[in-house]
Amino acid sequence: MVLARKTPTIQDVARFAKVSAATVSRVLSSPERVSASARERVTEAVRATGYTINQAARSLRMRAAKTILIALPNIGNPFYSTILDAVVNEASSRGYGVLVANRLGENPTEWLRDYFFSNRADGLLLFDASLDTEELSNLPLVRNTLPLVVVCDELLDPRFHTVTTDNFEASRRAVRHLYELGHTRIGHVRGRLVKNLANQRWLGFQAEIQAGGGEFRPDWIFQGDHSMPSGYAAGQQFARLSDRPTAIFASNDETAIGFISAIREHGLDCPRHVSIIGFDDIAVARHYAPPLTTMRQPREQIGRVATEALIDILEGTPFEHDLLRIVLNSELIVRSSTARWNGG
Amino acid sequence: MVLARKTPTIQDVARFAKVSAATVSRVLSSPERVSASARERVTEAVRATGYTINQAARSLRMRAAKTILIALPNIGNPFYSTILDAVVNEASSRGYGVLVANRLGENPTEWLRDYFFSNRADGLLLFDASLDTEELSNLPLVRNTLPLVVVCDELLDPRFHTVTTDNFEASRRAVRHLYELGHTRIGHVRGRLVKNLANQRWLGFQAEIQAGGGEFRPDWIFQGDHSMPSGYAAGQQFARLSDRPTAIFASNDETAIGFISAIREHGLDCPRHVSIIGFDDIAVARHYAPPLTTMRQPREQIGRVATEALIDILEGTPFEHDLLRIVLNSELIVRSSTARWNGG
DNA sequence: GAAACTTATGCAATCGATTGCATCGACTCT
DNA sequence: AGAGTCGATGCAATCGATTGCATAAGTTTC
Repeated sequence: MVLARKTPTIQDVARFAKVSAATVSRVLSSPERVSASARERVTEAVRATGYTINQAARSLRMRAAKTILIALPNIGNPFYSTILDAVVNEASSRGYGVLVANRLGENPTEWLRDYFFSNRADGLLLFDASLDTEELSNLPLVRNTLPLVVVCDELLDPRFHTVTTDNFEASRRAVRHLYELGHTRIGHVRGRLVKNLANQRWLGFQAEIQAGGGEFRPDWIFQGDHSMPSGYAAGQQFARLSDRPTAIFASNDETAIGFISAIREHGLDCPRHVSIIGFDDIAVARHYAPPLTTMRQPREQIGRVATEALIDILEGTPFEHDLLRIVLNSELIVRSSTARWNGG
Repeated sequence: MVLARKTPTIQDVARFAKVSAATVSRVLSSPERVSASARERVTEAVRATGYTINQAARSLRMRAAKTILIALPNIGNPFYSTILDAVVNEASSRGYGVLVANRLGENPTEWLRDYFFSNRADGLLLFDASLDTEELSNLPLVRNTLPLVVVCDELLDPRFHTVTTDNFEASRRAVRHLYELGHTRIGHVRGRLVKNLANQRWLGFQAEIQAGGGEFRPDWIFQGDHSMPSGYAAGQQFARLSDRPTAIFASNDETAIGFISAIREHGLDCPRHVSIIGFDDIAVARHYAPPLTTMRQPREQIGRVATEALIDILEGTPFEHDLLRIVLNSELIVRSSTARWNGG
């Protein structure tokens, strides 16, 4: 029942090493400015006392929390969880902690403001661009050198740093893949268009349909929201159609999976009755039945690059960085959910 | 190009409201101790200045960061991401931030020690019990009133608070379900036994096999690690078996999915050639082909209850709480990956 | 051998919020 | 009217690390 002794402070270390707290601090942050003998004694003292820096004190003095905030629309989505993984790894390798915010509630701007000004986080990775950007950019902090990187979901607002993938081009590539397999009757399950990401995919779909000379049929466009249930609903609608497309470009894998599971209940098979291509290449995609053809997003890379960028911005000299605009490429992964169409 | 003005401090608010900083502080934490007129002026001043509390300063003074740390073995796993979701929601509704640690590296104990003593986090939700508990419990902080709750993965060490599900019983229930469908030849894909959670499921499997008078065959036990690829490997092994079981209890859904996708490549079908039951009920389970029969863990509840417990411990009087030992129940969800066995 | 310089280290102020103690005024009670 | 009580508020110390400035000791140069 020993009571935990008080955690040692820098003063304790100083006393132990018979130097001043200032010297200890210097040993820790810039060892080359301290004599070898003092350095040695301090190092030993740190070991002996089990000293760990008090981040709260450090944050207060330095006005930096060594923490970044990641705001996600939905952690539950496996797409984001892989990215989160990469972000956490990259951040912690650079000595940063990662605070998670999920589904910013009623008043997202207020919320973010609190996090920043309250000195809990130094920078923000924003994956949820369905925010009022006008309001956002009015925050005093968010001005020229904004510690904010918008990831994946691109804001149209040009004032923010962004890391995205080539949603538009990748979507065209997806549709082209269907053309290449002989499909001409192609449908689409959209995401919610308030998300620019979903909008880009939708525009890419339309552009390629037009370019390929395919048929554009409004009744072959299904509205989803990137969730499995919404894909399922779309699949049911599809099954009830009298005149069906032979291929579907689903705005993401979860939608594709929901879709396939729905049509299967209606006795329809993928890819025999309809080819389906998804987007993201989430982990289940290759183990689904059928294994999903999809546009793979470099998720690990997205997380890593965005985090690197944010920390660079945080640690670099203000105004040194121009507006960051990184676009990563997606890759077509052909599996078995799409197949050649032989005239039905 | 206006430079962001300095963020207002409690002193600024005090000056504005013509009171002392102490009074402002009191208005914010215990308004009833302040006169109505002062309270009003302060509230107005807060609004006018746009004041937000500086958490770093508060943490320093209060020795509490209003932050909890969640240590996961693998965020990428959708099972954990749902729990994380619940944890973040519950925590933020009680004013706590959530710091994420993933796959504690080389020296997990060191790592955790740093987080605690450094005052970055007040408490820990530990989902990864493959730690050296001996070492862990030697940390000065981790003594009687440990701000630590072990979740899901139960440590055998009885000194820690835990929130778990009934892995043993649920596994027996899963196997019983297979018996009820007429199966007598039942195999198992294990998780790594260093995890007590996996071990419990394995023990439950064995217990029920014994109780049900089924056949216990070592060659029907496959070693996995709760990942899809490991399930896939197990499935391949299964397919090569000359004398196969007619049903498999997979230690989690990801394993089950990998397994099914592998046997399908070998021309085997689930549930026609083999029934498979998983564990967890992750989101894809119901949309998989076939929809997965599984033991559903109350994931949202797990996350919420564990977080509640941890924060209660943090905010309650020390020593008030006895050792916490919460066990939640899993539920059998019957879908189509298991079917009646008609004598093969 | 003294001036000029360099290097190592300590002193003390600072970051912003909280809180025990002291003070002050208003009110009550005898 | 004087003593005692109570509520509201301010003063000032405190939490622990950092850093500009000052000082002391040691080194170089003419």
